[in-house]
Amino acid sequence: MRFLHMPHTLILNNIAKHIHLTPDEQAVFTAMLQPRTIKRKQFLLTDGDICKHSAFVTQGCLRGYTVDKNAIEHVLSFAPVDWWMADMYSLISQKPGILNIEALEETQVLLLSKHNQETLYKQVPKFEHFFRVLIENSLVASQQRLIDGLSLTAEDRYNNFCKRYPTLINTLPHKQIASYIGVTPEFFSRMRSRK
Amino acid sequence: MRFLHMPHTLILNNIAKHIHLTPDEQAVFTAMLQPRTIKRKQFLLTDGDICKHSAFVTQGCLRGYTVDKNAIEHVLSFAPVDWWMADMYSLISQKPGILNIEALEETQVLLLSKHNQETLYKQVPKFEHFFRVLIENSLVASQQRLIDGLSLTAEDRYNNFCKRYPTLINTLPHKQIASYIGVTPEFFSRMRSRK
DNA sequence: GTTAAATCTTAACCTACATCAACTTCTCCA
DNA sequence: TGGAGAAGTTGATGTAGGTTAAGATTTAAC
Repeated sequence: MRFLHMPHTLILNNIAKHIHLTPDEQAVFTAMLQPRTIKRKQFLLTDGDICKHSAFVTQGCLRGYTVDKNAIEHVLSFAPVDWWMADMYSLISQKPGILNIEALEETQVLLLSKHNQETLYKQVPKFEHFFRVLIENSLVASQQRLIDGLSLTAEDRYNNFCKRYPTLINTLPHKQIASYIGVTPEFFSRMRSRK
Repeated sequence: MRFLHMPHTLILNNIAKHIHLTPDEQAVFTAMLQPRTIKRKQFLLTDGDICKHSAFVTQGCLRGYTVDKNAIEHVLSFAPVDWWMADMYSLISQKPGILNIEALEETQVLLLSKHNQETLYKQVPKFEHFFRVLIENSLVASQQRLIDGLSLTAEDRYNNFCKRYPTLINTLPHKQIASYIGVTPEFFSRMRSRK
């Protein structure tokens, strides 16, 4: 029997949105989680590392970004509380990744190792269902963002971002949102002043 | 007992890349598939439809695209032989979709209905594993394309496309590749002449 | 096999967004 | 709590890629 402290109730609720777990299954799962604190501007992973965990954010916020050949950063994703984050490419291939995952503020995560994740798939097949659904939703979001990038102006992408992530607008630095949307901080500032 | 004709060997090999099926499981699966031919310029799905099937291409080539408010088409994906295609957003939500899926040439597909796909997950859980891996790979490709869109010039994106899909370069009309890369056919033509 | 339609190319001009630079305002931690 | 560095702003100028239009070439359907 285990005492369920706060971080676990959050992740168990996250999972309960898609699958039902028995108390035993919950125990198996939570025993696999490894908590970790990442200070502001510290990294969970840097580019070139092999990604060995999926991270679930219980406090704070992460951002995943790449750096191009001109040393410009491009934000691939944010992970606020209740979101999952990983360098998917590296996690599934176990080759050196391309993402830098940095804490934007003091952040707490629960780490699930790739090994434990695979064990879970075998011992509790429902988890394979859960992660399939999770990844499907990510894919749909990623495809929508691709389409937006191809068909909308920067201003429309900004408006979409405001609608889709109203809470993030107030917590994220503007330059990070600019990078996510695909414009420079300068142009982002001009866009905002035009309203 | 069923006679395995050509189209089924292709899809069974596609699946065998990730999971092993017993002859019985193969039979259950192939019995669920519904073959269909789509003539050149005909549609498997149009925008506003609810997507009820995943399609596996056994001959020809599909393209999935959206149309923006200026009536300009944007290619989200191609599906040549041995690839899967669907409007993922609509398929998982069962709401009206945004994709038009058109045959670029006479195309044959095997359709797996959403209902059968879910039955399969229950009866043969390995299929949940298979589709999870398939979707994971799609997600990684989609994320890489997002990063490329944020960090590369049109010319670099074109070079990447040539490297990643060397066979498609010769079979697809230039205007479709231009659309996928995110440039106009005119600019695409200029890029090509600069070499 | 012909022909109409679709695709591709080239050129002149245009615009959304980038770059550079200088300044102002935040913010965080010593 | 003050000050140094980060973040945001504003203006002048540059450019990758878009638009329009017209002609050349390919393609496919009858």
